[in-house]
Amino acid sequence: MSIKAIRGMKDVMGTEVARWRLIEAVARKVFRAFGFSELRTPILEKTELFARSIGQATDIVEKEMYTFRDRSGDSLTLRPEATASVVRSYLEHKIHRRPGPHKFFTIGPMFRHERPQKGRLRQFHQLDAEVLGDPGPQVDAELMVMLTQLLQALELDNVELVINSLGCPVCRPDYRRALVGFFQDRTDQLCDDCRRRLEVNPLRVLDCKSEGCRAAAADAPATIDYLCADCADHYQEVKRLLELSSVAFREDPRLVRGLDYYVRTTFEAIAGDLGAQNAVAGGGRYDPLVAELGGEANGAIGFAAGIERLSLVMGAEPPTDRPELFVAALGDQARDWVFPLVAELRSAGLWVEMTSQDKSLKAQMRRANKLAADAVLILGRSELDAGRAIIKQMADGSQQEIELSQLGRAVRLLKRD
RNA sequence: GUGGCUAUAGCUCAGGCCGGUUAGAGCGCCAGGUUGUGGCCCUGGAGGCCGUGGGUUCAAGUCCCACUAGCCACCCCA
Repeated sequence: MSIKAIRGMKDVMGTEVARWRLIEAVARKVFRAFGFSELRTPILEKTELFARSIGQATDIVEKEMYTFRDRSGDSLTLRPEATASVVRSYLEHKIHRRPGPHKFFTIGPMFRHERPQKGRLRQFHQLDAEVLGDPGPQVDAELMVMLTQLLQALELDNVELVINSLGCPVCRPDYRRALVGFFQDRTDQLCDDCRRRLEVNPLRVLDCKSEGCRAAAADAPATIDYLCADCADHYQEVKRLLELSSVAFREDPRLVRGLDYYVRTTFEAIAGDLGAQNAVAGGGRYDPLVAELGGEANGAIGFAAGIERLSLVMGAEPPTDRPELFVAALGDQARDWVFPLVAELRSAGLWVEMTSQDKSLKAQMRRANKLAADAVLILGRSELDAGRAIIKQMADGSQQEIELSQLGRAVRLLKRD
């Protein structure tokens, strides 16, 4: 084997595909109930879109994007996340001119050039939901209710919804000043990275995992204590609605997000048994992004959930499928007799299996058993001569003889559903 | 990008420290044990460039180096 899949990119196959399909089916059902419509955007976008939206100083843009020049010299990037594309599409098609709010979901691959590990791949897949055109707190709550329902339907136990408010352009500068002031008195306790972060993005110091930084941050000022009146009201209302809907959540004043465009409500769903990459879903409000990309800032919020990570921790099991019928034909004559019948049954929607080689009946029975077929149709020399075939129920081993002329009708009854 | 561990049959893994005939097991696969009947059991069989490349040695799956990939952690995030 010389050519292999490239690093961090995996073939999804077998039972894993069944799990993905279940996740997607459940997600579509939940999204539908909340009025989200599907949007499929291209995987490639102009690099500028992500540079402007995600934030020039973020790790994603600085070192994780798959960026290259195409044949006409344009700088293109494989999307590292979905939000920017959804907003781009929303503005490009002037959807904001239509009555809103507008609710979209999209499902597909994202690309980030990171070092792979558990729950982290270079091509990974997300379920993404976005609401555009509504600045109010009710959507925030609705979105989290939706996420909660999704996680429940997939039977993720040991997940926790964590929420916070990051403030807005009005109050965040005050908070930022307070935070920098606080840490400046204890830079000796911070790790090297955090000393750098203090300059670039002081909020990130809060979720550093190193021991010293955690200790130093223990009494750090919290964003929620510095919220302006509008942000505080917004946050209170979100929490009130969550409580009204009995959605369990934990407030974490340290929850900050890695992308620059977030304001006010932010949230993450944390899975207990996922190791270091423990966020199965994350999102928040990003009102300023729409304006940044040239539209009117009239409210935007969304979240993304990682399909690979959901699959790792969900309790729900996909149903296993199996053939309704296995055809054991013995000899060329019998095979030719059933061949058109098999095609006809398949056209009626039954899953019918049949071996292509001339194998012993025993071998064919073993195969039927392996496939967990409901029934086996046995047809050989003596059945053809007698004008009757045998149908054996695999569950209890019972057999019955059926007139060849009645076979099609009899076998059709095997169809499930 | 950094560090640690790992790479042997389709799968899960022994063998490695202490180099030496034909590299093993379980599961899976194929066949037989019924003349035309699955699961359990028994017997037999197929299947390995021991990740790739280089080095040490009379001799390398085993020791050394590099590379690649995987896992775990850092980082980052879904």
